[in-house]
Amino acid sequence: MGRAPCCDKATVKRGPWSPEEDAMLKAYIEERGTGNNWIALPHKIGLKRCGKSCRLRWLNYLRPNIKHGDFTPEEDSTICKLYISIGSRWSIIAAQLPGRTDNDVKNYWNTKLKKRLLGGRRKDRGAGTQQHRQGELDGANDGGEQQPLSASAMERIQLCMQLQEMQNPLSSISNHNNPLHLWQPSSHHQVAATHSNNSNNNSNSSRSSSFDVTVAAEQGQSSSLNDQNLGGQQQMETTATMDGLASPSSAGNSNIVTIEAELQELLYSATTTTTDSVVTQQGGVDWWSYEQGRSPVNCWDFTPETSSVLQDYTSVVYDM
DNA sequence: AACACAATCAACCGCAAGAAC
DNA sequence: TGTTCTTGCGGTTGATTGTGT
Repeated sequence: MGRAPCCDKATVKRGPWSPEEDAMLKAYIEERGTGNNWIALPHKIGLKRCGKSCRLRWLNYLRPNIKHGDFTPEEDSTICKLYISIGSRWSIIAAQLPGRTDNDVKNYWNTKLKKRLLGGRRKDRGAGTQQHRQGELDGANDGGEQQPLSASAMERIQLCMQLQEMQNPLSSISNHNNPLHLWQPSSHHQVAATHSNNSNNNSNSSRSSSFDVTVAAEQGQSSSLNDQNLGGQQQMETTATMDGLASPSSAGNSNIVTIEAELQELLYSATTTTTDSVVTQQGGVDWWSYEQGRSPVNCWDFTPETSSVLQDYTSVVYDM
């Protein structure tokens, strides 16, 4: 027995929004607000649209202060930093970029940033069309005299992405998109994974760090994960579990463990050498330290290692 | 000029979480 | 306490636009 659809697809209009529809939605919300009920909103306005569609249209396009157009180098840098650290948590990443939406950031990463970063490094992967496409990217990237990412930087990004790709057939083990999720064994996540045994590969079970991007963007300020956004209990739980990382073997898959070990080595070795710096850390990068009173984003005292990744990244992207 | 292919991005989908009842 | 409803999220799709041949 499936879940009831949120609206009647036979009677609801789909596809691109017309200027008239945009105007109606915008005028109504600006005058009366959403009424905290997106489902009822289209009926009130007289739009033949699904409530979810209205919400998406408002958040991604009609909302005030939405920024369209090219991303700045600073924004690129922020996206890259956050992706390397927390993975595809687009709403969180977007919240750090006033005026940008998660959809925008996601599209931008998938269509541009990712290719800029990895385009020239994956010749041995795939076949057929994929290889053909990659070859074109390789050509684009290898042709110039651009400075490559340092091995460490590239490796980290690639491993993160590789790990993400491998998560797909293993959703029952880890269906969280955070590349580092495998050794992020909070009970919260374990429970979530259990609940999603029947979910498809795309599901994202963890909402432990969700927060109100809409409010943040509408306020025109950077948001953070704080006690309001992350329940106190969850926060303590996360902090506690991060004190003792689970054994990688708990993931139960040798392939995952192999990559995990590589990542562990990269991230948690006492001394990490890059082409740019030697980094000594106490226990490695504390990716998920949700300390009391500090948001995981705001507490982003980027390590020198991360900075080196970014320096590499920036030089590659903007020297092109 | 016509076609094929690639890139982009708005919109959709399905899921989980949490609120409401 | 269990069920239903709504919201928010990330992944994916597909129409449109751009580019190369």
